[in-house]
Amino acid sequence: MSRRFDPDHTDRAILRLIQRDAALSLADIAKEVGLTPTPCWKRIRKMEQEGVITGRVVLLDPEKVGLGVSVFVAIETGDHSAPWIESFATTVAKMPEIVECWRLGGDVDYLLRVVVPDMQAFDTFYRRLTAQVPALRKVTSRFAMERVKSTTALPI
Amino acid sequence: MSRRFDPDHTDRAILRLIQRDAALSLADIAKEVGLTPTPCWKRIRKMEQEGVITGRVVLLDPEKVGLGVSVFVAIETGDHSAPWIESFATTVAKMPEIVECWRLGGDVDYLLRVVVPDMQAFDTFYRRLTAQVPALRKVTSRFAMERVKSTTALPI
DNA sequence: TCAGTAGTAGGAAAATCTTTTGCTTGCAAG
DNA sequence: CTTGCAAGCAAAAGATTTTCCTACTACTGA
Repeated sequence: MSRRFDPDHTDRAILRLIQRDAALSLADIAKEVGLTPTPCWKRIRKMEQEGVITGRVVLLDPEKVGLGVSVFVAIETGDHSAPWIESFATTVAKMPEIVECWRLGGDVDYLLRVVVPDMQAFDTFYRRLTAQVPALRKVTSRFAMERVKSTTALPI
Repeated sequence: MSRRFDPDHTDRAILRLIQRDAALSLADIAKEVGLTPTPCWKRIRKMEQEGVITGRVVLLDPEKVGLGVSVFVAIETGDHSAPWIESFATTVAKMPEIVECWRLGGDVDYLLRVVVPDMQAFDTFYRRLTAQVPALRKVTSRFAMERVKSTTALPI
């Protein structure tokens, strides 16, 4: 598997477009970047094969589906062993409410974002999490009041 | 604009599928949820019109495009006035490196995730941010060591 | 009670549009 | 030159979208 991919100006233009709207037709993308559909399609396929493009998804409005509460959970663990780290990752993978989980450097070991319908559901989640994960030293939950910005588009 | 949408079992099944892979054809989605393409398409179109589905996007591998560094920036502000909040939101919207920005309740006022190529680029960003935003009381940057989990799929 | 009817959801087939393939051309590096 | 990309064109393959129709449910007013 190749470590890097160096997109040229046209590749970048394509990526910038479809990162924002993947419903655009090849004809539209091609027109925008100054190509015809075929070479444009070949570039996209290549970037899919190389793993630059990891997927196509639809995004939902969390409010509209009753999942308007996001909570950030900062975790400090008392156990930094490889087995603990591995089992924590497995637990995280299995909990669909956890939409993001980052291992950080510094005082906080992990930062999670948890998506739930309401505070009560968060409490239920919280109990489940703390019951399942051993050796938690400190867990700090912060509720999101407002999603000021949230994009999947990387600054390419 | 309707505040909520209550998806039935079939709607949810469709959403679960296309939240993970929006490249599936209608025929495949329909087969999976036990419908034919037409009613399936009508449901998807309705959810798009109602704003449940906010968009279709392509996801990129940050490493592959040289944007492998994510930094979480926790901000405490000294100014909680409406004009400050508004101008901060405008600044955030204009900086493409900031991919997420949440206003929180509690000790930390804002939490950002910033995506950059390397530490040096983060430093450049950091200087720009602190120069542009007034009244910052405390800014704490935490570097992500590992993306344990990151999904756009809501737990529906 | 019981037609009549409006609203909702599903389906088949046709029309339209997009994607994909195969082939050709042009250009630049060796 | 000639070899190797990258682009383009045109046609085939495939997907989406539309149209039209049926079944079912719930409500309406003799």
